[in-house]
Amino acid sequence: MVKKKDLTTEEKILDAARKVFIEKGLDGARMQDIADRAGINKAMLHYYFRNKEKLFEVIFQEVASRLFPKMVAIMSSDLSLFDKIRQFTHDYLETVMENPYLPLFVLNEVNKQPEVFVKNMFGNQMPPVLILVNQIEAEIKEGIIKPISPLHLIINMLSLCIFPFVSKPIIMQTMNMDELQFRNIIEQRKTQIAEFIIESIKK
Amino acid sequence: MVKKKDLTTEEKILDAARKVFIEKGLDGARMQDIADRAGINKAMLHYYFRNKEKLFEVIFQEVASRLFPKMVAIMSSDLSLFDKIRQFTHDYLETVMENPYLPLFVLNEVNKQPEVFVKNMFGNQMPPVLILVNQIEAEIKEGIIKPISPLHLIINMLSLCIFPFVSKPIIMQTMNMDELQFRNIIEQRKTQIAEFIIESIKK
DNA sequence: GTCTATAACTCGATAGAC
DNA sequence: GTCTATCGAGTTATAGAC
Repeated sequence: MVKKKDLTTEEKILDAARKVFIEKGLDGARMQDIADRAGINKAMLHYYFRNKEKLFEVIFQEVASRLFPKMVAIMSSDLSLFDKIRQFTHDYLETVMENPYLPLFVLNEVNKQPEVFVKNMFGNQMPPVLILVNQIEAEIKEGIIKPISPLHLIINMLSLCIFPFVSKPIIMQTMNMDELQFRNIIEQRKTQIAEFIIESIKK
Repeated sequence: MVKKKDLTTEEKILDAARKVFIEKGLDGARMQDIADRAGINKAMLHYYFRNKEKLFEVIFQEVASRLFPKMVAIMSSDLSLFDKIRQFTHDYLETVMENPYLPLFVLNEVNKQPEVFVKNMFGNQMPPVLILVNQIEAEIKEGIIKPISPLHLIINMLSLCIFPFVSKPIIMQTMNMDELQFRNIIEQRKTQIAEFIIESIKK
């Protein structure tokens, strides 16, 4: 196991900042809190990252770029629609299960600054969602799946993947669940979501 | 139309506070901002609600109790499962479309204080979700629907309803949508979600 | 009840020694 | 690079006149 001692100061700061920002959000996070968890002095935060906003920006970019590119790649791949759905849902749940609080964190910040986000994520290239839209339309035409609005289908898939994490505390509390049981539910969903969707659209 | 003049000071404060808290969250909200939007002095906020936290608590309870009881009633009603799904999805989307930012607001605060929330919402009575679980199990036994985990089915229904609002800015930006187009999508989903679910579970 | 003025405090940021 | 000490802006909260 890697101890704190082995990390550079910069790494210690980033580790602490990631935790605090994800837990508290930009407004709720305290530089003192980050410094304490990193085991260093508050002044060091400014020495390395100049100010709170810059530090947050680094964390957000790091987190978002860990989350999106993989999914975009699947959406743009040349798999059949059914296999795409299977792989996307499976991989997404696997990725996020390691950091269940990431989705809410990202959604919050995107809601506060919508324009900035999308620009940074996709640049000027055609959003990969459109590729998927085209594929869905094609498979409808070929008679592989029932007619359905591509946009709704995509929203449905994302909803089924992401929402359980966003509502994790509600699910756990109302169903009297512990952490392990929640992991189990997600584990089941890795295959169930795809089945659920495909069952609804297959001919 | 009702003018500000006709409202009591307390109502003016609550209206302003609701907007600001929902938009900025507890940490991001400023008492000065609330006072300005209410058209009164900052000191009045404390006169009526003692402090920021107390004011927030009032708003949160008010918002949550506007959102949940109706849904709970549908879940506990004696409709058939298919009709329940149809009515729940339709009514939920209708209710939330008036305040698209409510879900994220509620989810955020629940994530920060999970225990408090569920206690306040359901008290000691059996969570209405369990009633729905029983009904789903019964309809599976009767052969009306395919075997499916009741819990997953409920999570799926909630996901499909709520997530589009939570990810509103992402959807709008990536699909190049304006406010009206988004409303249209939600309008379509009022019937599409139920169809999508039923198509997947019907025999 | 409502206002002005200000106290009390939190927190991000900086200065400066080592 | 790292620390201690402190500043100063911004915010919540209160005192006190009307």
